[in-house]
Order: sequence, then C-alpha cells, then structure tokens
Amino acid sequence: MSEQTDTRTRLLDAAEQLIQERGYHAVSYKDIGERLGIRNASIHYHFPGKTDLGAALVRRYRERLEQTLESLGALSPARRLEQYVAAYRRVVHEDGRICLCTVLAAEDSTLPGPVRQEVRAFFDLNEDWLTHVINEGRAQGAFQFSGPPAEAAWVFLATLEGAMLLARSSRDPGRFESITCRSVDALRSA
Amino acid sequence: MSEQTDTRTRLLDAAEQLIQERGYHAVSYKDIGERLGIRNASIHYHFPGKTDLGAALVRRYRERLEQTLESLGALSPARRLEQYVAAYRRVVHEDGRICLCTVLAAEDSTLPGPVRQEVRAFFDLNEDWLTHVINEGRAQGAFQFSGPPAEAAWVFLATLEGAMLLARSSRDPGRFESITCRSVDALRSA
DNA sequence: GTCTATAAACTGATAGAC
DNA sequence: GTCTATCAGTTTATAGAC
Repeated sequence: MSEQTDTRTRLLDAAEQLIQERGYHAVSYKDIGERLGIRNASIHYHFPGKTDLGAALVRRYRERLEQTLESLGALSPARRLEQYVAAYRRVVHEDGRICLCTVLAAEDSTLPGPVRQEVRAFFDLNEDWLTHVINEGRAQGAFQFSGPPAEAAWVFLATLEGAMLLARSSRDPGRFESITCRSVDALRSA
Repeated sequence: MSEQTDTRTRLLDAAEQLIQERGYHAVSYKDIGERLGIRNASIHYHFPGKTDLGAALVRRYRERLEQTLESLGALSPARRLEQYVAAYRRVVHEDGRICLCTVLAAEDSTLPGPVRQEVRAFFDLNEDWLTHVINEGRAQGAFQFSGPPAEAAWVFLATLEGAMLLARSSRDPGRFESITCRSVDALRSA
C-alpha cells in the first residue's frame, strides 16, 4: 500500500480547488496541468474534453457528500444537521475556496449540459436529505417550523449558499459561522 | 423629449442583461455589440476597457437600488422589507437572469479590482439598509429576532442570494417566492 | 503517459480610414 | 462614432514522436 495517488485523481483534486476559487470558465487545462507539473495536452489523455472533467468532478463531489451523510445515520436529527453544516465549513477556505456547486450554479447557463445536470443532482441530494432530517427532527420535537418540510429545507440550503458568497466577498470567513449558526438555531424548538 | 436612449446607456443595458444570465467572463465585447448592431471595436470608444464597463455597470446597478430604497422611506418597516424583496423579484427573469451582483460574487477572485470593489459596495448598501430596517421594525414591535440586527440582516441577504441561485438551477422561479416569503415571515412577530 | 508542435477559434485591445 | 484590419494572447483540442 501507501501507493502514490494516481494522476487522474490528482487532476480532479487540482481542478476542484481551482474551480472552487475561480469558477469553471476561468480555469484552463493549462492552469490545472501546472499544479501537477505536466503540459495541458497531457490532460486530454485522462479526460478527452473539459466537459468530461467537469462532469466527473461534480459527480465525485456529490458522491463524497453522499458518503458523509450516510455516515451520520446513527445521530439525532439535530446532530446530523450540525455535522452537515460542519461538512460545508470544511470546504470553505481562507484562500477563497467555497462550495464547488455554489460557484457552478452561478455559471448555470454557460455550463455544458452534463456538468449542469450533475450540479442539479447535487442540489437535489441536499434538498432531499435536508427535507428528511428536518421532518424527522420535528416529529421528535427537536425542531419547530411551519409549512412543508421541503420549503424549510430550501430556505436552509439557500441561506447556506448565500452565506459562502457573502463571507468571501466581505473577506470575513467568520460571517459564514454567524449566518449558519443562526440558521440552525432558527429551527430549534424553544 | 422622447429622444432615443444614447449608446452608452444601451451598452450598459445589454451588458447587464447578458452578465446577469452568463456571468462576467462569459460575456464578450462581441456579444454586447451584437445586441446593438455594432462592432466590438466600437465599444472601446465608450468604455476603454472591459474593467471600465464592468465597474460602471455595477455602480449604476447600486445607484438604482439606492434610489428605490430611498423612495420607500415613508413606509412601515414591514412594508419596506416587502418592497425590498419585490425589487429583487423584478430582476429575476425566466430567461435565466438573476441579481447581477450575486453572479459577480461567485466570480469574486477573477474580477478586476474596481469591479470587485463595486460589488462589495453593493452588498454593503444592502447590509446597512437591512440592518436599519430590521432594527427599526423590532423597536416598533413588528419584527422579532434574537441577537444583533446586523447578523439578522446577513441571514436575510444570504437567503435572498441563495434563493436566486437555487430557483434558477432548478428551473423553478416559484422557488424564489417560496423561500423569500418564509424569510420575511420568520422576522414577523407572532 | 507525457511530450512537442500545431491548429482553429476566440479574447480584449489598438491604429487609422471614413 | 463606427468602421475595417490587425495584433498578441488565450482557449480547447488533435497528431504524432518518444
């Protein structure tokens, strides 16, 4: 074991970090290759086109979240929601990285079809999971809110996304914490 | 009167609509010129560089909001907040346009300095105005919330931005309404 | 698997005619 | 003010040597 990471994975890692910071169209094969010390033409061996790379990238990003959420199954709804927010806190970095799909959502109309579909699938996963957890939390008396659970989930997710954009724009990472803490508190029962 | 709109204004209008839909880097001088039936080189006469156009664009966008907010001075805090949301509803279109600065915020690190500063100024305006209205509403008993008014304003603005991204990504404009309605309701006193 | 070389298209931008 | 012509730089992508 202890084998070194394969090039395909390292390409996805580099592309992910760059796109989280700059967006899909502002990142080129040349930018990605430089992080690995290879030429841009070599990337086409691993990913025939940028669309392939983009779609694979978002798919991996979603599957990673799926695994994280599955590992939370045994916790209480309140704990699960806290760990969900913690997962997002981990993708926010001081160098300007925020959630990959928040950045891609802003480029929606210019994304290649396959990439856009993966982004939509990511948000669907978030909405479905949040709806379930929030509903379960209310049934157990831990959460309190009016209206359909799905709408409460939309509000939670929208606030989470906006928090990352605002925190980065204001150069104040602490703002992400302030907003998400209040967002979780708003759901809690008195 | 009834003079036709000057070219500079029409260029700003075209650029605004295109960038709201596609983002800053995905819109070229050629794209903008085509909407007016002129060549891309002609645009440089009105705006020497793309940075000049971008900064002027966001400045106008902010000043327009400033005027809208000033016209709301006589209303109650609850009414002012409703009209604020209505102003945002007006920039959301079925063709994929959302708030100009929400799109630009996602491209933050790749924006020319002057454009980025104008975007930050736009959010500062929103935060300051919301903080004031929310605080006044609480003093009058119309709103209810815990903690600093500035933080409640951050949450409101973050939710508003995220709502536009989610509504567009899901191809469901109604989602913007659902989210913002709940966002306003959350502030209201029982 | 990675390289060099190259293509074809596009970008923001400038010079100068009209 | 808008045009044509042009530039230098960039992009994604391909062909073929090693």
